[in-house]
Amino acid sequence: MKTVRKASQITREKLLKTAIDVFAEKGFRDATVAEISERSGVNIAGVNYHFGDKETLYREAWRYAFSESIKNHPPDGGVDEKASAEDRFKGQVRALINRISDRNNKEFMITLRELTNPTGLLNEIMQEMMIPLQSRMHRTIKELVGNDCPEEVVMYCEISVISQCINPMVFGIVSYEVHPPRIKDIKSYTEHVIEFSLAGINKIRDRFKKE
Amino acid sequence: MKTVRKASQITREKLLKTAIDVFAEKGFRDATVAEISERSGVNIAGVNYHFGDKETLYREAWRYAFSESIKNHPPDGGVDEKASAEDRFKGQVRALINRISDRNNKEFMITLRELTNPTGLLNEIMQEMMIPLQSRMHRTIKELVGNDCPEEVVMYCEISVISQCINPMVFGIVSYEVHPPRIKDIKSYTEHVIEFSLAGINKIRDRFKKE
Amino acid sequence: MKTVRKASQITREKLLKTAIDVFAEKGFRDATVAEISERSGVNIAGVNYHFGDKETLYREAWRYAFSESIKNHPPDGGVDEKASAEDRFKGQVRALINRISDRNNKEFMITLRELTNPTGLLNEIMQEMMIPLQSRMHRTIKELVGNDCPEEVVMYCEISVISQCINPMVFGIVSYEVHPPRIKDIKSYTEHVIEFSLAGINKIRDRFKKE
Amino acid sequence: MKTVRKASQITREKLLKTAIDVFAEKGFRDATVAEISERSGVNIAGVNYHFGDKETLYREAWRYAFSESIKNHPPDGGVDEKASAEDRFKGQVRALINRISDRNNKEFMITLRELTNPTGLLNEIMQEMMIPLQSRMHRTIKELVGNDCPEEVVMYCEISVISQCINPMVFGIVSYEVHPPRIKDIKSYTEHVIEFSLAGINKIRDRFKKE
DNA sequence: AATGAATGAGCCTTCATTCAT
DNA sequence: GATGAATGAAGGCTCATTCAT
Repeated sequence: MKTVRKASQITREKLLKTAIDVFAEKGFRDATVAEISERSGVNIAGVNYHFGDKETLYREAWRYAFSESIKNHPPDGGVDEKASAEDRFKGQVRALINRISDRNNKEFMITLRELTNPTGLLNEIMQEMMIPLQSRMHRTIKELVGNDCPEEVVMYCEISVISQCINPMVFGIVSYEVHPPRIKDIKSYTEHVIEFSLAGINKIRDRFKKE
Repeated sequence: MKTVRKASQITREKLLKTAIDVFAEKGFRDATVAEISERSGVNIAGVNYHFGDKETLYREAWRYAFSESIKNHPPDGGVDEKASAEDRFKGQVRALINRISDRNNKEFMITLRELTNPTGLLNEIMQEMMIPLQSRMHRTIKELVGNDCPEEVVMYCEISVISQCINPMVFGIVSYEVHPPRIKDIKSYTEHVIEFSLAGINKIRDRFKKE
Repeated sequence: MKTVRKASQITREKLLKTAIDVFAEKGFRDATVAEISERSGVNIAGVNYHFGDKETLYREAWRYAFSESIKNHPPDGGVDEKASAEDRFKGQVRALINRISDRNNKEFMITLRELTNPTGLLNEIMQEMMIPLQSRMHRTIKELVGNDCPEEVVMYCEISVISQCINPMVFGIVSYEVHPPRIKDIKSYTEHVIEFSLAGINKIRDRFKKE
Repeated sequence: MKTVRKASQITREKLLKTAIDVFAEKGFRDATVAEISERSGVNIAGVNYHFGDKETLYREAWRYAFSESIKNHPPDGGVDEKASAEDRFKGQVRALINRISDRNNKEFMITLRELTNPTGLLNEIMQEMMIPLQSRMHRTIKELVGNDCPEEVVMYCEISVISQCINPMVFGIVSYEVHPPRIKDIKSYTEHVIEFSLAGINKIRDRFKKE
């Protein structure tokens, strides 16, 4: 069953894995082909040989990192599809925070750098890969907030939740020195987000029920 | 009353303003002194003459942009210090979101780039300038959530609120193409954040009162 | 027996040899990488590729030039170690003057520039390479001047001799236009130095014997 | 009698004195107009205003330094013209070594740098100023060595003597780290040079008398 | 298939000089 | 007479890419 790996495949993978590390550490521009070549032990010409150019290597690296990241943290958080909306919500929040706060998850750092220092190179891939994740969360929140709630407000809730999941990592991982509020215990923060968000969601559901 | 501006002051300011734009558009590394020089109409050696080097120009540009940003959006949102905690909270949230979503606020874009692609050059200035903002919000939330709430949880609430204010702009401004959930009406989103957050805060205050 | 030279070796050597010429002609600061690159026919980035930077190229150039110089003029002047002190002295003086006055010896010009316009870059290498030469001369003079002569005076004699060997070249080679007294026949000057110095040395040896 | 000094004269002199220091410390190329301007407290445009360009400033600085140097150390060493040749010789050697080893004598450092890293800018002035010094020594040595000695050999002796006076300072002042033999007591070295040289001179005089 | 060597374009910086006042 | 401001030319270095084997 297992595919036979040619030497060239191995070299390619070495490059890819090193590229993920370097891009995560330094971003696209500050990462140099020379460093990726050195740290991977692959000749510098290998990058262009295997990937054509630095930009393609970047795209492939992100794609690879993203797959690994999702593989390690299934987005449903292990909660069955048939479980209650609230339980599924909890599962997804936990999965998202865990995935993002996982220090081995280089994908998030690259994504973050890309979002704030966009090269534009990942636009398409990111859209393609992230939409499924997002719509899953969207559906769940829609259930929680009720059908009377207008689509725009559902979206606002979605943003509120995702923001809480993501933002702390921006400051927590990347430059915790600057922004003091730092999370020490990721688990308790996760439960806080769930409690805080469910309260917010319920408040909004109630408003639209009354009306 | 208007201060007399020497020629050098004018050139300096031209450089500074152009630098803000270019750094905001491209980040420190991708911005080139040559482009700043060209777009400002100042000779390339002028950067060195007025600021010494690119790094100093970067720091000065951020400092300038930040001051302007705060000047245009006072952090209390125009709410009196003696107003109720809830009203002050609303004022601060509105001020923060307005400040950050202001398309003229290049400071936020530079800050964002700096947070995820740190050059380290702004660490000290940012810390110095941002701590006051943050502690103001912290104090207000502490009031709202009550004294029985442990410090760590206050911080979680603070993170929840700030995340909702900041994060959407990261996706909304910088790379709105990538991430679909986009805010069209910033005012209604602001009110949503206030409602959502106050619900969350109240829930938590109640939990600690009961206990 | 001849070693096979790779293409890279040839380029490296071209750079090195041109660098020696240019550094000798202009000194470290006034020499430009661009000129070395042009005159050697190697791309300007080649300097960085092969040597890392201008400073390293400078060090390597000096080391290379020094080796060549010593290879062409063995410091003992071809006199056997077991010969009389006087004969060894003569051999060393002849070797030193010949080596220094050799118009192909670019090393001396670089050394001279370095001594008076120190970059500090050669300190270690020069010390390492020159100490053996110097102690050989020191030992010989010590023999000639006798054991009763205090160490300090031996050193003075050493300085007297070396000065006569070196100094004329400073004026003779580098800027002979300025200082009229110019040596036309290096051989007869060499014999003069030997006669003059041996007379001085003998005088001093006699003084310490008498006492 | 005293000339009235205009403000411009004072500025000029400040520049000149600072220039001497800076050129002595760094040589023509490494010295920057900016540094001379800063250290002298004179506006950077003043250099070009008063001297036209850096090269002229360099020439003027050397000329000034040389005059001061000669003023402080009369070349005859205070020995009367009618004294014996030997005494006059001693006076001149002492004067030369004292002048050169005087740490305030910036002129020698500039001269040295110029000799080894020639800009060519001082050629004419140096020749003009130094010839008198040199012919004085030449005449004295000629007397000592006798009329039977051919002119070429007189010149060799002159070189031998001057070398001993000058060379130690090259190594002693500029980069004593590299070349170990260092003179601690300048007076005893001076007497050594006299003894050593007179012995050499006498030896040569005798040879030509015999013949 | 893979690599060591080489390259050209571009960047930041320095500095003597000049301009306008 | 003097100066603060500005400039253009040049230098060292970096780096993604390509060449030749």
